[in-house]
Amino acid sequence: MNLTTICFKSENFNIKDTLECGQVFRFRKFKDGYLVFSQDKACYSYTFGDKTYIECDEKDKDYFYNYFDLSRDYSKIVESAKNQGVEILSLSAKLGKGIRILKQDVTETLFSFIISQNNNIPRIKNSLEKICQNLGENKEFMGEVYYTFPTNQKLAGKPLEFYKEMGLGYRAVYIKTLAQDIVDARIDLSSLNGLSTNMLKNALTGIYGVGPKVADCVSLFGFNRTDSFPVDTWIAKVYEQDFNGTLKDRKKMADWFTLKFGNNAGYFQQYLFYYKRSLESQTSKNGK
DNA sequence: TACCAGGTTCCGA
DNA sequence: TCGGAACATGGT
Repeated sequence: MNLTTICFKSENFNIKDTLECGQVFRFRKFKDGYLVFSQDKACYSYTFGDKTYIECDEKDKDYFYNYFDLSRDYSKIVESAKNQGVEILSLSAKLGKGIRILKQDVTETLFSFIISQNNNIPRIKNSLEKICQNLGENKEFMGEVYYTFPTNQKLAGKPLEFYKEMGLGYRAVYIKTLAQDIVDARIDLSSLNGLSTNMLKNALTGIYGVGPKVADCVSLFGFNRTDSFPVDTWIAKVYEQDFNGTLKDRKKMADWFTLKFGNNAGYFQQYLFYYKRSLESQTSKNGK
């Protein structure tokens, strides 16, 4: 393996914020930063001073350049967030200015966010890691063992019981069904690329176990549709407490935010989500 | 020990 | 079409 390094200004690319803001689950702390896994690939990334570095195999350089969305100017997005006249959004953008919306693999994103429903992030990470350990390919990167994301064939080959053993609970049947449907060509994710965002979300919610929230996440993190605005429990709190919203239906909240923020909705959503969760963990540490 | 977590499905009215 | 229970289980 020939290692190569990508070096990028850290002003709008902080690796901790980008990974720990809840958009991705396959990474772990390593040395001064993180090992990040996507499909069958791995990289090591760390932020030091005014630079963020990505070390990876030379042949994966373009992949991770795209994965971290490095061709986009995030300073404009952050500025726009600060200039909306909404205090919490301004504060959120200040905290999350180092976040980049990752361009993740569609299949991996779909499986991940089906598992995420009514679940907590540490457990989502554990379940995915266990599935990769059991069904993925064993590889090595920088002396560390890791497992690739399994193929659809591998996923479809396991019985329902296996997924329950992975700790998926009632979500096991969704995962089992999806894997089987992909292998049997009843679902073709690659055919969805050309659809409008609304059509895409319609198609995604047609999948068993995928509702509006998961469809929004897959649309945003997998298809890079930044006019998507996933509304979960945290964002619903933000809507009620900080935007003084009156709508009760989360799908309507999502539409309201998308109408308000347009193609920046997805970025702003991520800033808000990260900020609200950080605030909560801060207050719980203080014994409140 | 309860309550909660990046929700969705299913069922009855 | 709509409200609400049921769903599994680890984290805190």
